[in-house]
Amino acid sequence: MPRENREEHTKERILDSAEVLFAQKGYQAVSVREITSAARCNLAAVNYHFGKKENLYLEVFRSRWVPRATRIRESFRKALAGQDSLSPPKVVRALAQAFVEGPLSDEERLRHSQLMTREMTQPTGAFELVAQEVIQPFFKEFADTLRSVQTDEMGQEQMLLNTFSIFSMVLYFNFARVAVSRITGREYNTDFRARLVEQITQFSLQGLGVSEMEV
Amino acid sequence: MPRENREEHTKERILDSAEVLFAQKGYQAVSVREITSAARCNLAAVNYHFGKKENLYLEVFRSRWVPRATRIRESFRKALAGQDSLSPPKVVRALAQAFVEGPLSDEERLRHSQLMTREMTQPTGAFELVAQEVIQPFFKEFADTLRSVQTDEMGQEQMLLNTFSIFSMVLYFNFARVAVSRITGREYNTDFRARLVEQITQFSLQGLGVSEMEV
DNA sequence: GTTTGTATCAAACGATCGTTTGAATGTCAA
DNA sequence: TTGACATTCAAACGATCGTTTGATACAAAC
Repeated sequence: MPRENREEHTKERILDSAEVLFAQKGYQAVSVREITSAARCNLAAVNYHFGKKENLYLEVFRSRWVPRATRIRESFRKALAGQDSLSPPKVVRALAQAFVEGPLSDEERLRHSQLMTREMTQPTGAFELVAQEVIQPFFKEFADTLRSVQTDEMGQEQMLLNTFSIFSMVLYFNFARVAVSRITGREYNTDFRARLVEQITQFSLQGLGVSEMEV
Repeated sequence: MPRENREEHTKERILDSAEVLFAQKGYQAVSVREITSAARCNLAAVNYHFGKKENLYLEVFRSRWVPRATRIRESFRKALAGQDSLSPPKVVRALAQAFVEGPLSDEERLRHSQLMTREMTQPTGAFELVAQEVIQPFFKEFADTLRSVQTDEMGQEQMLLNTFSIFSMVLYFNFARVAVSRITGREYNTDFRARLVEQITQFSLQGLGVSEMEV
C-alpha cells in the first residue's frame, strides 16, 4: 500500500458510504458521484477499485452484509451455548434478541434489514450470494435447533413454515419501522426493542404450540 | 374526449404499464421512455397527462393501489358479514384469505405487496396517502373486530403488536416469495396459497392464545 | 368552413448518468 | 537517483435521463 492511510483506505471509505446509500435509496437511486462525494474521493475511484458500479454493490454484500449476518448468527449461537439446557422459549428468544437487540448498532441493524429486504423484493446478483451463504444455512440451523428441543412431532414442511412465520416477524419489525412507529406511536429505543423481543418470543412460542411459559 | 378510444385511453394505459414497472423495479429504476413504450404511446404523453413522472407515481397509488386495497378490505368484510357469529379463528382466517387468496389475481397480489413494501422500506409522498387512507383504518378495523370477539382482556398496545405480528406474516409470505419458494421448494399455486392461509391462521390463533380449534 | 380545444407526435433541450482517459503524485525496490 | 508500480485527480466521453417545444391530426361548436 504505497499511499499512506488517510484515516482509512479509499476503498474502505467507498464501501462504507456505498452501503449506507444503497440501503437508504436502493441501487439505481444512488449515483457514483454521490458515493464518491460521501467518501471524499475522486469520481474515478469506484471504477479503479471495483471496475464498475455493479461490482461495488456486490462487494458491499460480500464485505459488509455477510460479515454482519455472521455476527448475528454467532450472537444467536453464543446465547444458546451459555445455557445449561435448551428449550423452545430459549431458542426463539435467542433468535429475536440476535436480530432486534443483538450485536449490531441501531443504524447497522436498519441498514442490514433494508439491504436484505431489497434483495428479497427484487433479487439481483447479490441474492444468490445472500441466499446460499447466509439465509439458507442460518434458516436450517435454527429449524434444526428448534426441532431438537421440540417435544411435539412436526413434519418438515410444517417446521419450515413455522420458522418463516417467526422470521417474518423478526424482519418485519425491523424494516417496517416507519409504519410500526406511526401506528403504535412508539420510537425504536431500547425499551421498545425489548418490548418487541418479548412480543416476537411470546407470540411465536404460542404459535408453535408451546403452552408452558418456562424461561 | 375528442379522439376515439384505441382499446383504452392513453392515460389509462400509461397507469397500467407504470404500475407494473414501478412494482417490479421501483420508481428510480423505471424510465419514462420504458413506461410510454410499454403503453404504446408517445414519450411526451406522461408529461401531458400527469405533468411529471413523480405525479404519475402518486397517481398509480391513488387510482390503482388504493382501490385494490379497498377490494381486499371489502373481501375481508364480506367474509365476516356472511357468518352467523364471529370468533377469533374466523376473523383471522378472513384476513389471511383476503390477502393471500382474496379477490385479486396472483399478478395483482404480487404488484400490490411489492408497491406497499417499497413504500414501507423507503416512504415517498405516496406513503402518507397509503398510511392515512388505507393502512391505518384497515389496521384499526381489524384490531377492533378482533377485540370485540376476544374473550381475554388485552391492553391496547398488546392488541396492536399482535395485529402487527399477524400482518407481518401476511405481508411477508407475499413479498418474500422468492425466498419462501426457494427454501420450501414449493411454487405459489392454489394449493400452496391455501396451505399458507392455514399456516397464518393457526400460528396466529395460537399466538393470540386461542387454544380451542373452532372453525 | 372556420374556429376552438384536446390529444398525439417527432425532435430537441439541458442535465445527469456510468465510464474512460491521460497526466500528476506518491511509494518502494534496485 | 532511477525505474516500476499503485493511486488519485481533473476533464471529458457517449449514453440516457426527465422535460419542453412546436407542428400536426382530429372532433365538436359556431
